[in-house]
This record gives sequence, C-alpha cells and structure tokens, in this order.
Amino acid sequence: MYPAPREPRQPGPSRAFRAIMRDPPQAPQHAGSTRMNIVAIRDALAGRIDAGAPVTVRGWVRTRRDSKAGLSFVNLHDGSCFEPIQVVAPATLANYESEVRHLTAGCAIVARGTLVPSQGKGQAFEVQADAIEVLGWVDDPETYPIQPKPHSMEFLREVAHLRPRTNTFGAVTRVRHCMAQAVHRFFHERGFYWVNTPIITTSDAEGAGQMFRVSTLDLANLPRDERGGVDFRRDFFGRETFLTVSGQLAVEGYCLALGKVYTFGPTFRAENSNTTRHLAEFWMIEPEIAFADLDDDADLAEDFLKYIFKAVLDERGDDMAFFADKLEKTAVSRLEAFLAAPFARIDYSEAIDILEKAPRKFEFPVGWGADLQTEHERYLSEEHVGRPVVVMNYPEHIKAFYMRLNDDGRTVAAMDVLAPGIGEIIGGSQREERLDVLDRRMAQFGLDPAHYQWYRDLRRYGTVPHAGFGLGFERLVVYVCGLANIRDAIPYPRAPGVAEF
RNA sequence: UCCCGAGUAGCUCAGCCGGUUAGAGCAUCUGACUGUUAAUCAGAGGGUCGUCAGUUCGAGUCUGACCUCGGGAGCCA
Repeated sequence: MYPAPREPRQPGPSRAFRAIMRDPPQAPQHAGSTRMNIVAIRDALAGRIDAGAPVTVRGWVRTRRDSKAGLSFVNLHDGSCFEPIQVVAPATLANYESEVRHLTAGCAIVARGTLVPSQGKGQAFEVQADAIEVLGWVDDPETYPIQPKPHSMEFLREVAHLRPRTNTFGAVTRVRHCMAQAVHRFFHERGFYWVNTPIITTSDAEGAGQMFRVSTLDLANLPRDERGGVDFRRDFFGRETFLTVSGQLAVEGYCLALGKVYTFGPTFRAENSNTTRHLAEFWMIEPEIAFADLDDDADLAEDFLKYIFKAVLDERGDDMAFFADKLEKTAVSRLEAFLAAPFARIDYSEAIDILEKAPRKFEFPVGWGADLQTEHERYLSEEHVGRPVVVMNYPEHIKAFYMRLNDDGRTVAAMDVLAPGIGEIIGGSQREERLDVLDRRMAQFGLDPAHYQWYRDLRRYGTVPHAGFGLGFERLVVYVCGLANIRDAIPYPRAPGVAEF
C-alpha cells in the first residue's frame, strides 16, 4: 500500500530546516551562504559555481521523472530565476523508494550533492544528489492546484496564494521587482528624492475618482452633529478622512523645496469599475520637478519609460523570453522598438486635425474640445505615428484645475504619453504656479479655496514653474509582461467584490 | 454601473434536434519501459453537469430568477 512511506510527512524541525532558519535573512547576494554550500539555482545554472563543487539547493518540486536505470530526475525551482534545476536522485539514496519516488509537484525539498555538467540535453548543469530531505509534502497531490501544465489565468486568480509557484507568476514577480528597482534607480541617479506622501488624506476634490473612507466610528451607532449629519469631529482624526487617490498635491510642497522628487506608493480608488485595466488598490509613480515646463516633463517621461524597459531587457532576459514565447509574441520586440526611436510630440489641436482627416470611422466623434477616446489614442500611436507619441496642450475644460493655463487662454499645459498596444501610459502637466490664475481655476471648478490653503501657500511663497506626471505601476507591468488583465500584475488584486487573500 | 458571453472530473474542454450507464486529454494511483526533459505505453479510481424553481413521460441539453467568472463600454492610472 502507498500510505506507509507517507509517515515522515510531519517531522519535527529537521537539521536542514534549522539550517534554513539560521541562514542570514539578507544574504549579500544570490551566492548565498558558504555554510552547507547553499546556492541559488540561478547561480548554479549560470556557471558561477565550479563544476564538481559540493552544493545544496532548496526549493519546490515542479516535476519528477523516474528512470529504471536507477535514478529519478527532480526539477526544482527556488524563485531565483526562470529555469528550474534538474536534481538527479540515484536509487541508492536511503529514502529513494520511501520518499523520493513519491515526490509530486509542489513538494519542498533540500537536495545536497555535487554540481556537475549535465549528461542530458536541456541544461548545462545539474545536481547529482547525495541526499534529499523532504521538508514539506503536498497534502493531496490530485487536488494540488498547480500542475505541470498550462492553467487559465482565471483559475490561477482563485488560488492567488499558490500562483507564484507557476512559471508565469514567478516571472511576473521578478519582472515587477526589476521594474520597481529600476524606478528608484532612475530617479536616484538623477538626484530625485523619494517622498512618501500620506496614505490617509483629507483631500476629497482632486477629481481623481471615488475615495475609500477611513474611520473608526461605530457604524452601528454613528454620532450626529447639529444638522443630523455624521459628526466627523468625533472620528479618529477629528475630521472626514480617506485613502489617498494621488500624492501629487502633497509632493508639490517637497518639489518646491528639494527640486526633484517623486512618489512611489499605494493608491486607492473606490470606483466601481470592473475592467482589465483597473484596480481598487494599485501603485502609482508621480515625479515632480521644479524650474521645469511641459517640454522638460515630456523629456523626463520619455527617459523614464526607456530606462525601465531597458532595465527589464538587460536584467530579465529569461523571464521576457518566456513571455514572448507563451503570452505575447511581441513582448520583447515591442520594448526594443520602444527604445529605438524618439517619441513623437504633437499638439492636441494637431491631433484633432489628424483624427478628423483619418481615413477611417471612429465610434466616438472627433472634435476640438472633446477628450480623446481610447480608439483615438490607439490610432494616433499605432497607425498614424507608429511609435509612442506625446499629445500636449489639451482644452482647459477637460483637464484638472491645477494644470497651467496656456497663453491662448483655452488650453492647459497637459500631456499624455500614448504608446502602441496600450494607449495612454502616462499623464502629466505643468502646474499652475500663478496664484491669481489658480484661484480663478478653482472657482471655475467649484472648489472651495479654504480646503486648499496649504496648496495656495506654495504659490504665495517662492513659487516657480514646475511640472510632473503620474503613471500606474501595474499598467506598466501589464505592458512589459504582455499580460491581458491588470489583476495578474499585482500579487493579491483588490477590485470591486474582490478582497480575498 | 450598463451590454454580451460562460459555468460539465483536481485542471482544460467535448457532449448533436430533450431520450439507455455523461466522455477525452492532462493530473493522481498501479504496472511496464527509458539519462529523462510538460517523457512514453497500459490499466484503475475520480461527476449532486453553478444554485433554485419551472416546462416535459423524461432535462447536462429548453425557460426564468439568482450566484460566480470572463470580455467589452463608461470612469480612469
């Protein structure tokens, strides 16, 4: 019967397990600890470890193949790179029949042995095992969700805690990390400071959508004010508060003191939008530069995107090759094309001209004063220009109050970066730095200046021209990886009705 | 929120015009075979056909409501 060898499945802490616990949590590099020769699979496969060296690899089983020649092949992944390593387990191992032959996808093991050139095809190196210790069995192999076969992305969303074990989500995770590191590196190298703007805010009129309320009031017994409304003076902060929808207004204060700053943090929108492009919780990047106009802003946006894409191509070739192979054929080539040419730049008015003369029909009408629809944006970047294009100077009434009014009095210094395959990827503007004009704009938008005294102060005390832009990090991840749904670009997505895990 | 589509084995799916005991591939288990590469071959187990109601002699199949998921639109990053 089969169950007998399963006995050791709930062992006490083994020696290997205790060793893992002792392993420095922040090993300086992938080379790992010299104690026990623990190595990352990435280093073993890349030839950074001498052939013949004793090695220990730790990870999760992807597949097991048995050979009657007296050995089994165990493919092991540990997250350090896309490829798993092949562990060759000879039948002479003490637990070969009792344990090794029963390994299934998802089992956690520690394999000690020797790194050797592979006798088989498909990999340069493999681990010839002297010992294999099973740290964690898979409770019920038949119902273990992650099988060595293609799964639908829809199914994997239902097992968001296990999907990082798949090729796809391992790759997305590494690429996302690479991009986040590149974001910080890009700004740091250019003298920007990372500013952490508040997550809890009182600004409720940034025009960026519905907000999540933050409150400690007892919902079943709300305090009332004189007029019968909810008395937020009794709430935690003594006033009504929400989760941030943007750090831009707050970061402007730091921009007008430190010159070049950016935010990179979580952002929340309570819109009931159920699409492949929206999340209720996402990460936004918002640089803000002083002594800068809209052209400086567009330059920064172009440099920024190219830097991120280049970093991914340079550092994550293994994962990108997988995306190009399995998810989106042009995953790599379109990034290369993106890097190859300068962005086009056109005025909004020019864009309207182009669209009106376009040899095709649009579902939504085109006309000066109307905002560009997704179909318009795609036509401009994909068909008319054929590469990323920055559209600048939009009609003032379709853009936010803080955008700088141009001399023509009917446009503002706003820009959208449109890219083939995605449409709008970045939105930005030069900010209105003149107090009198800002006040007029706020009145025009029906905003109460009393709520923006601190923002107005920035125009009263040493105001200078400044500009910035914002982009949703996950949308960038979607584009880079060739994903179809933004819920696959973040570990545990939050969306209307979706807050499991 | 609106429009459209889909829910059948652990996963991916087939199932005709309503009619006998609901099938396949993968996965799992057993056996054979092999330095194997998502191995191969043979066999076995595995199903309240999303839920509830209705039509019918008879419903996986037709009708309605609901639930869940997906795609599109709007909003936007």
